[in-house]
Amino acid sequence: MGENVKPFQYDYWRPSVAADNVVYRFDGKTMQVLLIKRGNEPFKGKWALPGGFLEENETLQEGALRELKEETGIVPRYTAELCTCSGVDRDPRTRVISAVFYSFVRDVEGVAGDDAADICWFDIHNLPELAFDHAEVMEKAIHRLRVSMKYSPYFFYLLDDVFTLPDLWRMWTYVYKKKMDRRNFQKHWIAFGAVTGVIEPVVDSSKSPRSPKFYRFNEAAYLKYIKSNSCW
Amino acid sequence: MGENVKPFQYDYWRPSVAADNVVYRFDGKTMQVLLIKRGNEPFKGKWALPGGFLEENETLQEGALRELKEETGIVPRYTAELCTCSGVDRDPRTRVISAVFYSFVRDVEGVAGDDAADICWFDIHNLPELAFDHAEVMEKAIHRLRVSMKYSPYFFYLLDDVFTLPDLWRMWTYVYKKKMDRRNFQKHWIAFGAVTGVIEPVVDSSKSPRSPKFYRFNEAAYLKYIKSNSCW
DNA sequence: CCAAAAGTGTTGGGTGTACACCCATGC
DNA sequence: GCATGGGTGTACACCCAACACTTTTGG
Repeated sequence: MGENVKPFQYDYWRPSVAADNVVYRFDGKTMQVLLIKRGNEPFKGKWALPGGFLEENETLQEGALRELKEETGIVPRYTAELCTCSGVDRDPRTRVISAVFYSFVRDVEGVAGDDAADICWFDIHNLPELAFDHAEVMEKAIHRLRVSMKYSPYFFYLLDDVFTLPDLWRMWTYVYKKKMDRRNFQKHWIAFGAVTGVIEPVVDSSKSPRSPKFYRFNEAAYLKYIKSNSCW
Repeated sequence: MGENVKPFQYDYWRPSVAADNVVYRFDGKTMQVLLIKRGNEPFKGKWALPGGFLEENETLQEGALRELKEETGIVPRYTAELCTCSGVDRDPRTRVISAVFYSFVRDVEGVAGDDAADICWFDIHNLPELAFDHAEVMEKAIHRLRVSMKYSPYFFYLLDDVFTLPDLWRMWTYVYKKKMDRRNFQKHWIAFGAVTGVIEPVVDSSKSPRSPKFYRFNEAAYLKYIKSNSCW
């Protein structure tokens, strides 16, 4: 035990540090989160949030996104901090601290790689049993998603650049599990778009008089808007 | 170098992990944050957020509060996560990841202890030069304070159990650096109190017809309220 | 005695909410 | 043809913002 000297030696105790990802995708109808089937112990075969151990030359967010790319090939459009996990028994191997980030993507599937045996997009309202304390994390993540959508327009990163207000409406009603009034919803976002320029009507695009109108996400106006109003 | 074997050995690289605190206090007129003067290198003699390295048997929040108590003797009334710091060069000694928490106290001074050479409460709008990346953290912390006050009534933990609406008003105008209309402000919080029961008028307490009325913070009603409305 | 601070009403505008109705599409 | 989904109008209620005046307190 004392003989084989290990390569990393320190004067004081240090925990392992990991970074995990909650990646959201909206397929036009349901909101989904990306999970990987673990290829290694512990929890081999169980579903878990993609992530892994921090490396020496990267920040936590960089580490989270590197692991995400290695395990699934996915590079998100928007990423922010969610929380940390530091329960003393959360990993059976050794003490692991984890920083969790949440991200938005669109139009991606991903491919299982690295120590992910498989990957799958799960409906946020119908998740499988999860490894580690990830069930707890997902509760926080969905709560944060709801708060975040309410107070900051980051969720436009979940939609195509050109989308319809019914698309947006379906996303909201799905996340909040509550049908809000379509008319009021549209009034709200049309007014929001008119004031901020974050969403602009696409000039024509009209096929028939009653088909949904298209709007375009204006990222420049968005960045300007969140500069003075951002929550996260 | 290879001879003196260090006590903690690992197969993979690990960073140091620390936990820091942003502690807010409201003295009835100004909002303040607690800083310590560092007694040791690095940044010896510079002001910094209280905090220190994580120990083996505690969560990040427990570690932050333990360090806070050791360095200042203070035990907060409310604590929540703020952010993580993981820049690769943020500590000149070695790679250090830090989790930052923010807390509310009232009616405390604190006493310098452990490796704090001195402690002092600084006006949030007039901070000294800070060690590490703590200036950046304080920017996030003040932004979070503003958002948090707007959306969640945690800030009652900054006030005495019995307080007046002018007290509350001074706190808000100070934090937002903006004099809001007193009448509207009072109406808002009286209505809030009537609906939620989080603040209740103290029955009499009237000395003269025009002296400020007292209100009491009802923690039970508060806990019930945030259960369905909390942001953080 | 005067300045600063605290109590009190009212009104107009904007935003959210709750409806009802029409039209187009697709099974 | 009927159900579903999308566009539009209106009326009401509530919240918020913008105001002025008086009284009390304290230096």
